[in-house]
Amino acid sequence: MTVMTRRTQDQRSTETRRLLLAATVQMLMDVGYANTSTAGIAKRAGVSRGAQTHHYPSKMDLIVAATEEMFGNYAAGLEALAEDLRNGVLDFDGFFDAVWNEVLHGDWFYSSLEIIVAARGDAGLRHQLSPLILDLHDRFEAIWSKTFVAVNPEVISSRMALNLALNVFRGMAVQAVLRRDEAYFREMLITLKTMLAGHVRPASGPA
Amino acid sequence: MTVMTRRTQDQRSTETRRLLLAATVQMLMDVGYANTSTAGIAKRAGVSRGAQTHHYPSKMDLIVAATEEMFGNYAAGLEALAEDLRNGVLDFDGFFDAVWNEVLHGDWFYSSLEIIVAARGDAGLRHQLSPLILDLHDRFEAIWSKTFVAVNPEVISSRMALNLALNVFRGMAVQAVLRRDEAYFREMLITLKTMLAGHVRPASGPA
DNA sequence: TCAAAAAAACCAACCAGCTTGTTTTTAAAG
DNA sequence: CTTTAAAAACAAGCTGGTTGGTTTTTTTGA
Repeated sequence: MTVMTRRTQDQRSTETRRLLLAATVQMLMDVGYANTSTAGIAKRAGVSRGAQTHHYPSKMDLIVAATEEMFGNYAAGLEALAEDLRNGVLDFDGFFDAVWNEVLHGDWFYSSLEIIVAARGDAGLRHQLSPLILDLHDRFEAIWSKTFVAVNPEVISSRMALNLALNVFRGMAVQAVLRRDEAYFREMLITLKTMLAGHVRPASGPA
Repeated sequence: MTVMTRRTQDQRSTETRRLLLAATVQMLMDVGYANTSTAGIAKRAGVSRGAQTHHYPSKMDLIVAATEEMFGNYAAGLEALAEDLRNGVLDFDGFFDAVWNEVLHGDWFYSSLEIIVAARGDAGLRHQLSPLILDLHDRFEAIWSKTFVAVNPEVISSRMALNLALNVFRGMAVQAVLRRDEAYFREMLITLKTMLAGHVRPASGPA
């Protein structure tokens, strides 16, 4: 029985929005930006097109809101892994293995890649997304800085080590679209970890 | 006077195809895959829509052909820079600066990014592009292996150093879409060069 | 050599389907 | 009874692909 008994307006709105944003992220992940339509999102969310336009009048509103939520999840996911590392649940290698696994198999990375690439050709979208990306990046840095310390900050700072890792993961994920070569990615990951190990180490205890 | 006097069929075809492929790459670069239409390409190429469909019946034919040409230019560009390095025209730093400059400001990288991302949501395109990417990658490896030698191949092979650099550049370029921070990219580039310098060095003379 | 026939390149209009966004109605909550 | 949420029908525009016809080049054969 799925008969909804007297939800408040706020409950109705919140639930509908949640369904729409989840459907947006999933659709970006599954079929890409080019094949993501507002009608398709509404259908996948199990919501009428009218309800969708009521909450998110334009497609851009939908994309921006979905990105906001997605980035929140993205940061939360990384923080969870970082906490595992700090607690000793994961070791240095295990941490980066887990991050790579999330990038490759989670919804977040490719959904955001679709949006970023779409933003390249859409000035309006780009201006709305820029602050979101900067904010996400700040959160990444905050998480990283309490999880790792630089071995020799004069040569390579902790911040640059983070960005090196992020950029390698980005590059690998893009490459993985057309190159399904498990062995190569495993070796690449080892290479990255080797490089990083020379420049950062886990911050042992709490600061 | 632009009156064309009796070109052979082959000349006509070749020129029309050239115009269409150049317009395709430019359009992908300028407005992105989402805003690239076959009609738009024909218009930008100064060619009738009929001529376009004659030479490239489907949009995918156009994209695949453009990708093929683009990758050829991509490899040729890298080879030119590598040769400069081998000849001493560029030094280690200058080579990577030049590569990064090409990635960020040339037509190639972002056009191919658009296509790769589009291919993620289009199985047909993906299967046509996979071999092209693998071939490009082989050419990269061939160029790299006659230009650099690994300092300590047991730890990090020359091939992995290449891929590390490629992945970092890819990641940086994606990031650059929404983050225009010249200082950050300069520092990132220095970090990358520092990392690489510890593991590969230019192959001095010819092998 | 040179017209006629064939082939290739090119052009313009059309079509069916899908896009986003708007407008009109209906239902539910306050 | 007023306001908000949800639903449905509508409208204008663009997409890729197809089709019928024209021009240019190449081939044929007398």
